[in-house]
Amino acid sequence: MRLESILQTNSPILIEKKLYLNLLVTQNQVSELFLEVLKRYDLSAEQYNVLRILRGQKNKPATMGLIQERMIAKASNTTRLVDKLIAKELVIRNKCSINKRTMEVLLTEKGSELLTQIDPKITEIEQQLANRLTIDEQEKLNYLLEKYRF
Amino acid sequence: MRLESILQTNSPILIEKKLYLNLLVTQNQVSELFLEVLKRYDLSAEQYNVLRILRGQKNKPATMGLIQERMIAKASNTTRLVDKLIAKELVIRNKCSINKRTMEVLLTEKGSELLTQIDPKITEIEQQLANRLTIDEQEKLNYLLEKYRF
DNA sequence: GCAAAATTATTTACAAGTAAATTATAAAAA
DNA sequence: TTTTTATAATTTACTTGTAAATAATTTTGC
Repeated sequence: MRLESILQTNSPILIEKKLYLNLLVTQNQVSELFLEVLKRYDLSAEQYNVLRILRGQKNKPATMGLIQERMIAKASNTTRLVDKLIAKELVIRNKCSINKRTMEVLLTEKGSELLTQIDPKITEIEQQLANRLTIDEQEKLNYLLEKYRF
Repeated sequence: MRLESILQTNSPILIEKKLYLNLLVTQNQVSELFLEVLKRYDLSAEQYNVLRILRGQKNKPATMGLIQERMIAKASNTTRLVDKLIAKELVIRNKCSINKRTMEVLLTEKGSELLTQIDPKITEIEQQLANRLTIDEQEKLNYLLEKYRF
């Protein structure tokens, strides 16, 4: 849908304003597709994000600080987030014996299996979305997004 | 910053995945710039959004439903949102006499003046961002975003 | 006209974002 | 060594997003 119809306005929108609004609208709309999948597994986007960060660690424990730092969106209340993942037995958390200020957070087998289950569904959506563009357009969009945010 | 450095990974990311991640990262990063401005006026992004919707109504009252429908991001708790704007005397809300189920929400003079104050600062950021791209690129990015979200 | 269904908004409950205060531990300075 | 400072995580308080339940009012079908 064009931006003007979404915002339901007749007045034309300046191209500079349109850029940001389009970014916002697109991100929101596309995120919903992913959330639909995650909801079926009772995960929030951020919980899923944390699980993927832990998988990226390949059995190396992650501290709370590392998790916070790697979260894409603004850092949430990481302790609370991890608490919920522990309650679901998807991760474990232990005090680090070398530096007792830090924690060691690790993906459990159950967490790893859950990710394996979700992966293909996420990939499918990513591909469906990407397929709306040609390869050239995909590369151009990535380039322009990076340039736009600087 | 390139995506790989932001996510702090060495493994290359598939272009389809990159599209969505870039969208997410860019939207988050750029939103912060706007939030910085709004915070100075003690407004959240959604509160600002509601005020702009009301301004777009040009003194025609808006129902709660209309506000909800026009909000860019997913609809928040509109009643609570409007309550807060009323507390700040930026809008008023009255029961509609024709259809008593609906409400008539209107921007106050104070609300209108606040928007007038904020406008140039928002426009400035929009322009700074847009200026990172050529006109052609701006149009292309708008086009690609619309095409990507379908 | 009246009961049932639909619409509009509010309320409630919980999840998550955000920032500041607090606690525990480690590192640095005196 | 002792004190001070810095770091890591947690806790707390508040705001906002989200969905479901509830209440008020209007519309529809009989």
